Amino acid sequence: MRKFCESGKKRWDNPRELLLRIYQLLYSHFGFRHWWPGESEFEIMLGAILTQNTNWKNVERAIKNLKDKKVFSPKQLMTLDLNKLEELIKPSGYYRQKARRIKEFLEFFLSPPISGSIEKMKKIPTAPLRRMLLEIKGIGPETADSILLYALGKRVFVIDAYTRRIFSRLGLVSEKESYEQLQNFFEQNLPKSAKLYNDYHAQIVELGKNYCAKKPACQNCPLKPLKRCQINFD
DNA sequence: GACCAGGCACATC
DNA sequence: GATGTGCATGGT
Repeated sequence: MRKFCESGKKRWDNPRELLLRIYQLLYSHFGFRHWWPGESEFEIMLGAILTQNTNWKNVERAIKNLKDKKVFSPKQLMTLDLNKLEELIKPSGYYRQKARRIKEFLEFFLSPPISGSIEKMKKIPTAPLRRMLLEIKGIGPETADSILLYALGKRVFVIDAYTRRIFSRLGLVSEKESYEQLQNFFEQNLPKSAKLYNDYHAQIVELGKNYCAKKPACQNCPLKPLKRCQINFD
């Protein structure tokens, strides 16, 4: 299924080596990404819902609205009128769906066993916590994993549209692999480190935004040293 | 005006 | 299991 690449005379017949080489190239180009932008764990969790299929700038506007109105705490948001919440998060798009998703998440977050405590949430083992998050309507695998990794520091690799697009263009995975298959590919071939998973995904997003949109702008792509991969760098 | 953005749920076959 | 569709704002 997978083909591995050559870079100059170096043959990357080992996915572990190649994944690290890719990270190295991205890190040298973009620098450490310091993800996730957000002042608190709760803000990161909210941002994970708001950013679904949405430009981050628009998420920032929505978060700013909530902060300006001083309704940014979990309990304030829980009691906030649904229509009012919709109005405030409007800039992030899909505002009616997202307002409901935020309410659903808050109900989970404020109820036992978490009862609004980040510390209690962190103490729940990753696998059952992930299942709990996925039971919430509006939280799918990427949102759940973003919460686990970026808000709670759990060691899970986040897959998104850029990851699928970039690594299938690299010829490393098929375009249609399931979320879990892609996640396993990274988790089984990278050193088991939450910090690495954190920055690797952030690097992928940066690469995606700048070079690997649906119409790729590959001229100065930092992965160019891997040009003997199946990437089309034209 | 078209295309895109750090997805997800649901319907239908 | 795979494929299609609605959701919606703001930037390029």
